[in-house]
Amino acid sequence: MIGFKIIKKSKLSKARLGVLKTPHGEIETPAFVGVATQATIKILTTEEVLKTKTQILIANTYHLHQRPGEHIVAKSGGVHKFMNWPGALMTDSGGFQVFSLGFGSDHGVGKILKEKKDIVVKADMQPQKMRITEDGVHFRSPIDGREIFIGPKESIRIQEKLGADIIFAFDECTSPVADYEYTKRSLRKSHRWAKQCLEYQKTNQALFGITQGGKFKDLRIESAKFIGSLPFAGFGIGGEFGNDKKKMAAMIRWVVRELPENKPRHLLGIGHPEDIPKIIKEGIDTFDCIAPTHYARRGVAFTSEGRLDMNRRTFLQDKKPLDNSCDCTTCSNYSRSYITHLFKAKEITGMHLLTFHNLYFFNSLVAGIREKIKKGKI
RNA sequence: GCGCAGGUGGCAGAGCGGUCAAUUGCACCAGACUGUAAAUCUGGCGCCCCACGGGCUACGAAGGUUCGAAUCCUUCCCUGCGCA
Repeated sequence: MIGFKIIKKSKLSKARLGVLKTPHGEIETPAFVGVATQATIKILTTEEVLKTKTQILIANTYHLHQRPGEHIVAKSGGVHKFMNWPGALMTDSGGFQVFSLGFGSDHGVGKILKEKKDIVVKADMQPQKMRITEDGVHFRSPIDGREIFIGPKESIRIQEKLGADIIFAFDECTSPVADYEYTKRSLRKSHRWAKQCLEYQKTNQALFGITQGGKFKDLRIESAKFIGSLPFAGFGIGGEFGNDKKKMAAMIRWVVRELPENKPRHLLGIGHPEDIPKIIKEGIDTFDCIAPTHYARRGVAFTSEGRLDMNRRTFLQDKKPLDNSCDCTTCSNYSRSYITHLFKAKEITGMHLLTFHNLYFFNSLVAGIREKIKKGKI
């Protein structure tokens, strides 16, 4: 089980400083959660990940169920031992894949809409590659095409075998192009599944419920009230955030207000650098985002100057580190020129150096915010 | 010196009488990526302009044939291979 202690509440915002105690160590919150979907931070060894100031990782139920299978992981003694990660771990429930492999893939959209789409997901519609029923989701494996059914029970069973410290209830992340009726029906289903997850769970892992409701205020509030009233160890805030990122903070506010004060809140899948201060000010304790790792493989460095695309030829002439104000091993030892050369030459070391830096940068950014909360500046 | 093959946009390499400012790949430029099926995707890429249209200069060089040529002919220059 976990314990959560709030050390300080900001007087300027909803931000709070806390300690999340897990069987694998204490996490200072607010904290960034590194995304290790396939039980790896792509390109880094776990020993390296530890050096990026990463405190906690999130792996994925759907992916690990499909490959290598949770029994393989269980035979190694759980994900921690399997991947040699001594720190805290979460597993996502597979609920996001209902969206990302479903309507998200069908319509080419993410959980924040970037451009206007004509498509609308209406009640009773089904994604092309899966079937969502009242009991769960029939996925079609992108690896070998076989059908994989995951419902609340299956998700919990898998997550129990994986053995992370914190697990999530199975839900459906709805699409930003879903209409009110679809989102409402989906919400009710996710709520029912949430209760079932609580009933099915046998281990003493910390089970977090996930609130949904999309961009609709009444649904967001309804979901937060309902999920918040259940005996979860903590809460995830899931779902889509419409087409205007500026409204994200307000949407989080609708939800956080309804959640129990003394339990941890995890914002699922959000956290570009510009979002981080905003979500923390809304009372988010932990959050995960693929940005630092995903963008690193595209050659993008996150720095105090903003994003730098290391594929750009001009950086070949630049002998400065990625970020002058960063003391990670990448910035201490390597130049922009060298990293750009590595990307030009398609040498994986470039991705390695960027992945390391980006994670370190995100963790440092959050550490800086913790410091500001401590000093009463945020 | 003779014979054969060939010279196309930054590079590689299509095209072989009109639909070609010229397929495609690389490079280059710009953009995207937020609970990771993705080390990916999208757009641009001769010059100029009152730019979902128009003008100019282009396929080694110079001539020629033709209504019309990167595409056919002649000469020249250059490259590779073979023979001397």
